[in-house]
Amino acid sequence: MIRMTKLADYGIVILTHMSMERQGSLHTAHDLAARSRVPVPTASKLLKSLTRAGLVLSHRGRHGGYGLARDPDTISVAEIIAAIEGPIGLTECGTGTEGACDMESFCAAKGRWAPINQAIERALQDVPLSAMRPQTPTGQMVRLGGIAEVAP
Amino acid sequence: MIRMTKLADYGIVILTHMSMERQGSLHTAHDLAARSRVPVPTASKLLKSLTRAGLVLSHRGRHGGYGLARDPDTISVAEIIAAIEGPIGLTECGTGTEGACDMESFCAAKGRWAPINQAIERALQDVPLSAMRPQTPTGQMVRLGGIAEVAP
DNA sequence: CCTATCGGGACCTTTTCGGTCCTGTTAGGC
DNA sequence: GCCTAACAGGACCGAAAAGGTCCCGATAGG
Repeated sequence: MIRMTKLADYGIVILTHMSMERQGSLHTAHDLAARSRVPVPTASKLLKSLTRAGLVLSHRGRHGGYGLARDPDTISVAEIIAAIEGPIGLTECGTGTEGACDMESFCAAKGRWAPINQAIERALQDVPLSAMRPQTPTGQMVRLGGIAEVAP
Repeated sequence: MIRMTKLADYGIVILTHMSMERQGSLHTAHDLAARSRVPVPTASKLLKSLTRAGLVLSHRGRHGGYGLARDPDTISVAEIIAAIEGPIGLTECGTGTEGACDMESFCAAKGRWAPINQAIERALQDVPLSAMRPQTPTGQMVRLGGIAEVAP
């Protein structure tokens, strides 16, 4: 199957939780890990990657934590995945890395992947983080016991 | 990065080579492996998977081999990947397998992946095998020394 | 019958994923 | 001004999967 790693998946879940709070509010790695049901060190590692990519802002020291750097509407799933896994693309071909494939000079499919990769990236860019929030059929968001849930 | 496995990549290269021959012609696993620069056992394994999926037909015995089951225009990249890697989807969620994810009841992104997965699958379904053949800018195909090459 | 070919596994090696831990560094609060 | 709660940045490790090899059986031309 075409898969992203669990790390990217977790990252999206964590950011989704962050997007459900007032923008600018801070959350500790521990807090976000608990809410997302992800081991704390793993969540911490993810948040570091996301910070380096500029998707979240970090504050150190007491009462520090992480907060979204931008409005959830302006953060795309493509960006999140790229921040955690690197450039998006089904193959090495066409992601910009030259010489990544040693079959390059004989490959029958050479150069044909770029449009496909672009189509997939476009599909992911079109999905903002805000669209990942659980919603009721009428578009209303609900929260139960601190954990985001789809309304029954 | 979002990646398909090398196996799927090789499979597409092999089928691309097959698609450049007269339809109905047979090629041994050994022959296809040599042309695609893939180890013979690996090519053989791939061809078995593709046969099981009905994308290629096999003939045993002397002068046996593999041939495309359908016109290259009617075989999509999505089908090829699915034949080798299984169902297409960025996450387990939404590929039909219930209970695959043990975070299901707490997942903030629950149910939001299906449209994304579908968008990607659609993008891959829209690319027929015939589109993977190397072509000149005018759409003409060239072959050099038995290996498909893009015209200089 | 003999041999080239596919069919279906078992099996091994390498990579990388997923996760842990440790040692700084920063900054608020007492 | 120290103390401590938080992030920063690695090193490291086990498990799982990918990638590849090999073997033996079945089939079908010659």
